[in-house]
Amino acid sequence: MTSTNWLSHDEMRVWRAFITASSAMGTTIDAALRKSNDITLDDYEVLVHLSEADDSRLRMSDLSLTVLHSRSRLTQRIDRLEKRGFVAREKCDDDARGTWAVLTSDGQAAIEDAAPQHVEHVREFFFDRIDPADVPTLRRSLEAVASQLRS
Amino acid sequence: MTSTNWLSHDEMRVWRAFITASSAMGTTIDAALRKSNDITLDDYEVLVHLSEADDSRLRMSDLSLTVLHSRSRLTQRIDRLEKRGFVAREKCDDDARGTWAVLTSDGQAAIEDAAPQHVEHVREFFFDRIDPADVPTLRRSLEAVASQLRS
DNA sequence: GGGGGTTAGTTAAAGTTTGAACTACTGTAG
DNA sequence: CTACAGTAGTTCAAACTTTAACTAACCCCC
Repeated sequence: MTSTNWLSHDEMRVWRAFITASSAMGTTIDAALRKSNDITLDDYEVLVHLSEADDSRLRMSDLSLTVLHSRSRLTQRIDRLEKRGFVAREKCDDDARGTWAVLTSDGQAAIEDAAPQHVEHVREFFFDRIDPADVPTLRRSLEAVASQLRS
Repeated sequence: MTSTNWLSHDEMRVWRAFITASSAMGTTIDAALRKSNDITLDDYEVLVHLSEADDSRLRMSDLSLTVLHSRSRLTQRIDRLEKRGFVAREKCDDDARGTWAVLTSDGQAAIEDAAPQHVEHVREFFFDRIDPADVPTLRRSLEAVASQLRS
């Protein structure tokens, strides 16, 4: 039973700002994207990762790791994207258990439509508030924090 | 119709790391807190803000602003915390529409139990990954991003 | 002092996420 | 070859969030 190593005042402020920023940024960017392109931020992330993948397709489980969705959450997100015609499912040849999530041309179009708006939102709510000189430091810290968690 | 000012490579990495870090940090810290103290991170935030308030109480609407919950989301969170005996509701004297959310002694105890564990989690998953020299920069950036959004 | 617009908080329904259970397949060890 | 542990993906119910509608009270201005 060792005594607690409490956060310093500065650490506390960082941590609180991080909590607030993540929650607020998520909802703000999401709302903006819904409004401009009728798509959620989670949808957008899924479509982006598909569009960057070889042959515009990823295995469900790989996709679930990259977007940090649980397997069932991803299943249901892909259900919705499939209904809208942005993604299609295809069986895997080499593993009969597997499913590819494949970006359709409508999905490709949707993401190309959304990208410019989305970038504007990200600039407006994120980069415009930050000193460009701080970007490298920020990158280092955030990547260090993010990378540990892919497990 | 101006052409898009796309993100630079570095900006893209920062933004992605931010998205990943916020989502992963939230779920990781939340899971750790559930496990160690059977409380969610959202519960914790509510209890902390109450414990720091004058007379351990806040109006529902003020609380909803500080924890960034919608009004109905807060109503239901307080319902759950009230069932567990951590919070009580009291009518306002000076505004018959209003309700105080008041921290009970059980709630106070719960947060005192949880705090040391929570701080350890925050150190383990956040501060231990970050260069202490970067903390001031991080604070500046995150606060700038967070502060805009209280609106 | 009685409308009309606003604010506080709750409720109910629809939508989303979680978590456990389930089916089907793979891969390996005996 | 076959048994068995592990992996891929889905399904279902319970928990949670969102959204819109609702009640009640405030404010204020004529």
